[in-house]
Amino acid sequence: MTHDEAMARDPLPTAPTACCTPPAGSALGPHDAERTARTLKALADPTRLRLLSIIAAHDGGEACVCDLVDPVGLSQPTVSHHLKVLTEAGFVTREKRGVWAYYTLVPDAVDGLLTHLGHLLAARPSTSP
Amino acid sequence: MTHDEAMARDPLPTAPTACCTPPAGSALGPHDAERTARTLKALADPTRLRLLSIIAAHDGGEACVCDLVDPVGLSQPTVSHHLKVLTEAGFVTREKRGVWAYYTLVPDAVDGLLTHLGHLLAARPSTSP
DNA sequence: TGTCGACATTGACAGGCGTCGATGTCTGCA
DNA sequence: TGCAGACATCGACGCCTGTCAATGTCGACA
Repeated sequence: MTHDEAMARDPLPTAPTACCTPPAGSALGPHDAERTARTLKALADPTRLRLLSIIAAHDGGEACVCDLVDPVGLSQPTVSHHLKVLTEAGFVTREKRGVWAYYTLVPDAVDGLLTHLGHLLAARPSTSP
Repeated sequence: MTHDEAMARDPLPTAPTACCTPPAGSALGPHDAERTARTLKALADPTRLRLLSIIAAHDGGEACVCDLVDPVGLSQPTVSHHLKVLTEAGFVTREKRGVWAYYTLVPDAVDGLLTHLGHLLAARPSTSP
């Protein structure tokens, strides 16, 4: 028997600890959760955080690949792979100028994710009826 | 020859596109990146996002495990595993009352992470000397 | 046209992670 | 004391991901 069923049949005989308060609010759907998690996964890697930080520290929030390989201490293909992940997640944009590729931060992408998470995880205060 | 070396020996002969502007600001260290990424990884999973959302939707921002297993549609051990990850990351706290375990949201943990990311990825405006 | 260099792509490998069934632990109750 | 239920832990499996060496692509330049 589940706890909810037990509560329905035996509504708090002694009621020392009330369990399973009803949801009282709509939660995140599976589809939205998948999308948000995918965006967060792009950020949840130390190398990618460092890359974004290095790009953000440059004037104008842009940097070319040759600026990024040495500081993170990884091979050039690996850095290229991480930049692709960040680009597909919308955190940076790629612009090719001559032989060099410049990656630029997209501030709206970060802000949007942060405000989204803020709304999502704002705790509902206790209702006192 | 790297691009920086080329720029040093031949300072912009035609200069159509200047590459590799100096960092002009301190970036994220490897240790901080590892810590922040570990915290983000705890959030970067659709099931864990849904669990946090369900907990947040409950009155007082707390819920017991029996409230969480059915909505996410996964086995009880899996839900328990995710709750452990969230607890170790500091997003929720566990409190045992009787036979039931209540998980409560820690709003400061979410807020702290969001503001940290906001500062970290704030793009530096172009310096115009 | 040929060469060089910057960057992207591919293929392969090791390690991490999400999931489940089985089992253990602990509390409340008869 | 014995049982039942809620939750945690364990062991195993398959998939995903980060990393590298090798190779491909494309623009600049002589």
